[in-house]
Amino acid sequence: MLPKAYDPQGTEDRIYSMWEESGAFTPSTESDKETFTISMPPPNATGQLHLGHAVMLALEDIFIRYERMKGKEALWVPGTDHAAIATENVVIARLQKEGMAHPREELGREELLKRIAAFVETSRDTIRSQVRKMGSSCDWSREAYTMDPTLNRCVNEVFVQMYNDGLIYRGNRIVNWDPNLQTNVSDDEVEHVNRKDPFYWFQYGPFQIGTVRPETKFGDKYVVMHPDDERYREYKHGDTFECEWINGPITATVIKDAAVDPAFGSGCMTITPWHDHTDFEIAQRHKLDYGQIIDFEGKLLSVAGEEFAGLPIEEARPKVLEKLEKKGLVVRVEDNYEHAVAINSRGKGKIEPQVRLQWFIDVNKKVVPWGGKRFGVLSPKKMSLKEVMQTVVNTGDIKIIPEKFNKIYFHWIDNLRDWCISRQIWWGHRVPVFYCTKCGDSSSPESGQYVSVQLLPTCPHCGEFVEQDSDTLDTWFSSALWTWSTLVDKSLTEDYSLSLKDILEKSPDYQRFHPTQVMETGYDILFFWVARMILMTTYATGNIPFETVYLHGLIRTREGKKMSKSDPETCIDPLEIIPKYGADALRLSMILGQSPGNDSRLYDEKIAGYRNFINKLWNASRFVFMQCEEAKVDLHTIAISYQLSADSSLADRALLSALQDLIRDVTEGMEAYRLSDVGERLYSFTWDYFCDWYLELSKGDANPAVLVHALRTLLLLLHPYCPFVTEALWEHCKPQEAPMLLTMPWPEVDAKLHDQEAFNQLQVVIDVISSIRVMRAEQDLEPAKKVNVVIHSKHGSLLENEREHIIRLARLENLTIDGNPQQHENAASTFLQGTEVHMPLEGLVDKEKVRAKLIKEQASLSQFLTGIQAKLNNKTFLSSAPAEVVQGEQEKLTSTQEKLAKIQERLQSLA
RNA sequence: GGGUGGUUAGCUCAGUUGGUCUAGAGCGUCUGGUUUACACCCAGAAGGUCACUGGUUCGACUCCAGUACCACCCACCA
Repeated sequence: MLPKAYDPQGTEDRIYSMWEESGAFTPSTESDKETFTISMPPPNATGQLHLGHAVMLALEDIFIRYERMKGKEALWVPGTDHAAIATENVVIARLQKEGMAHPREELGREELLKRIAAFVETSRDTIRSQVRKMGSSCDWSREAYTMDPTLNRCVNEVFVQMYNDGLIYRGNRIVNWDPNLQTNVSDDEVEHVNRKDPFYWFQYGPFQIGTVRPETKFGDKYVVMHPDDERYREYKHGDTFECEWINGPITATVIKDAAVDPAFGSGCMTITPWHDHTDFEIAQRHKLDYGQIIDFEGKLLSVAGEEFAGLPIEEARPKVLEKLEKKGLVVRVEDNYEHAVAINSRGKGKIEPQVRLQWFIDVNKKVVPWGGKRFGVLSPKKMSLKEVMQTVVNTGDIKIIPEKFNKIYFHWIDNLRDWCISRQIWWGHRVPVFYCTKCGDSSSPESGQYVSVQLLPTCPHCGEFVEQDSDTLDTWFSSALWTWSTLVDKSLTEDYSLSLKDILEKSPDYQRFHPTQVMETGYDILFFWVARMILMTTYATGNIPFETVYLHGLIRTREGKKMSKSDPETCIDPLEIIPKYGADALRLSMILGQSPGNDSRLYDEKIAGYRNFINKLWNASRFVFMQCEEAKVDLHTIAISYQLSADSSLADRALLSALQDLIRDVTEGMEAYRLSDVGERLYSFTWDYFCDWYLELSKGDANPAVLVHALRTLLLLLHPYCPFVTEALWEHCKPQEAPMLLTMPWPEVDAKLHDQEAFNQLQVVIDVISSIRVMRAEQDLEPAKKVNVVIHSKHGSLLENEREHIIRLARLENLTIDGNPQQHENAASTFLQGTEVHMPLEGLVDKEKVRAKLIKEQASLSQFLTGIQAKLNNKTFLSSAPAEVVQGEQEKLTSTQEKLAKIQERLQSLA
């Protein structure tokens, strides 16, 4: 016999190995079944499983398991990410801990990359096993990695193609430079944090200028103001003047530009184009000179003068201030000026804008012949990458769930600037561009510059050795190819005679499983990743990467804060939860009661609640097994399908009918991606209907065949949500020949078992019992006092042959019915004739209460009726509404009239 | 500054095109209970003018407008 409580720890690992070894996670490329594909957002190869992964894995596993059971060839491609900056930093930090002061310099590029790759290899098993702990039914035989050679080939192919299309260009632009990590980061990776700092006002010739960063002001020789600012009308654009500044007198020029807000402070400012985005743009507009003030480590350059050169900016600030103070140029200082400081979201280092030579993707150039979601449909009208991104969502080729993210997505695209794709770190896909110093010509920046998919050892022009660009690509560049690069045939990527198009056409997995159906991920990487996948995949393959984007919300602490490892008090670690409550309980607690795209909170009691549910299911199954044992029925020989027989009781027929409704609702809900609704429907059906009513009614009168059939159906329906416990129970009750639960076909509605009448009748019984319970709780019953009880059911009346049922239920409720059996018979017959029953029970129900309820119902119904009547008399409605709507209203009208008549009757009988 | 959401029981949240919802669930609280699975249980109770103000409608938690507060995202205000 099974133990009283379900033990996840002793079950889950065994079940997972069983699944994995069976090969059921690996779909066939051969079959002609419809496919369903999900690409798993790859966790960091060196990372640890956190709740963000857990919720992603749970949702995707539900999708995949459902579709697999629906008979589709379901492929879930797992993988890991090389996480460029994060991984390189971890390895460097480790080396430094081991005593190596400057790992980059000491090891050199080749050796450091080897060390990083080795580190990834040794630590990747951790995340792999943690993904398994969640029950993820992904195809490990197709596991991918963003630094695979295959992916590198794809990256290079796309880069070269974009370069040749003029979509990738190199330019001196202002970038978000992180002096700590010695690299630039994309706009999306910059966070803005509000901070309070002193704000200084300086005299700059005849003007007053304000700044929080006096240390950047050495090279400022332009003063800018709004062209319409009346205060400065006397100054003309291009006027020059002499003025005293930090390191002596300078010549300054007046510039008029609309970027200046006249309402802010004095309405004029000086600019530092090399270290500020706005200033850079102003300088570009007016073709102004600009120079670097701060070096890439964050120290002042020689332009600051001997006194300050080489000083880190934090140290320089007070000294610059002191000097200006002495010169009498400080007008005033405002304390606590609130402004935003740019921070690198990876590593949290401060961003110092710098001008650097970088690679960019042009999002506005119209060169993409996008013609729809299928490959090969080319449009004569060329679009820009931006426009393609907009088009695929606009036309519905890609659907975003929840819908509200459409707006956010479009808004982001509207403000999208060219994407800076080069990074100054070593770990990543190296920019496939090669430079020949001999052929290079300073007057033409592109001379001596070659793009190449393959490593280019010598210059194709002069035969000299060439040097590869030292930068690597933004990690999102390679991630953006994820849905299809993981399906490319590895052997083909070694053949350099093939084009990317050839490779795709010859890759069986790509042909069969792409585009993918669902991209499920957190809304926080909609821009980083989802949008970039759309951009790159439509361009590179002529195909959309996925049909539906399902965005989940963030999991927060009980207090609503973001989970962070630094706060172990409130941070929930899935790896601690799984042994304690089981992966199934964790999955349910993250999915039920949540809506997509909204953040949710997770805490211990919530998970415990779902653990209780899992245990409830376990015990309900035990009960079923015990009933079978008692009846000496071998449950493995019971057929999977059930057919009604003459001796099927009301309870049986009602349950079977409710089960059909359940199958229908769950299936419809799954198709519409309403995961929370479906989960809650299953939860309440299992607990509130199956356990609380059907199993209770079975006591003393069990029908093993129905019990087993219902239990099996529930296990099938629940399997995507809680795969471990359902599979474990399935082992105990499956038909002999049936396979594992995960490969069982999804249950279908059996119309023959649908019996609404039986369901309604049982509902009457349930109402009766409930009323009696309420009555007993409400009233202090004096055993000696016998009174008539009126019970009302809103569900109609019982059939004659269900008399037995009532009697049995009354016994179940321990109701001491008056000793006179005839009287009880009478009560039951009364019940049969109407919807009220007079039973000589030990209680009393207030007739007035019932009356009040009925009157209220009557009032609301008649109002409803007036409404419909008005609608049906409205000519505009009749002419504009579709025929089926009008008919629906008519049906409502008749049914409401019938209901009103019934209420009338009841009221009369009460009087 | 721009945008997007939220405001429903003590707490955490559902509520799919406006009407069979007399607004639900879980947790918590209270009362009673060891009845042929389950105390990780059973039966029941209390608890909500669905943020506020108007509007549309026969009818609004649901649609519209405005207000307040909260959250998040984006942004070059020195």
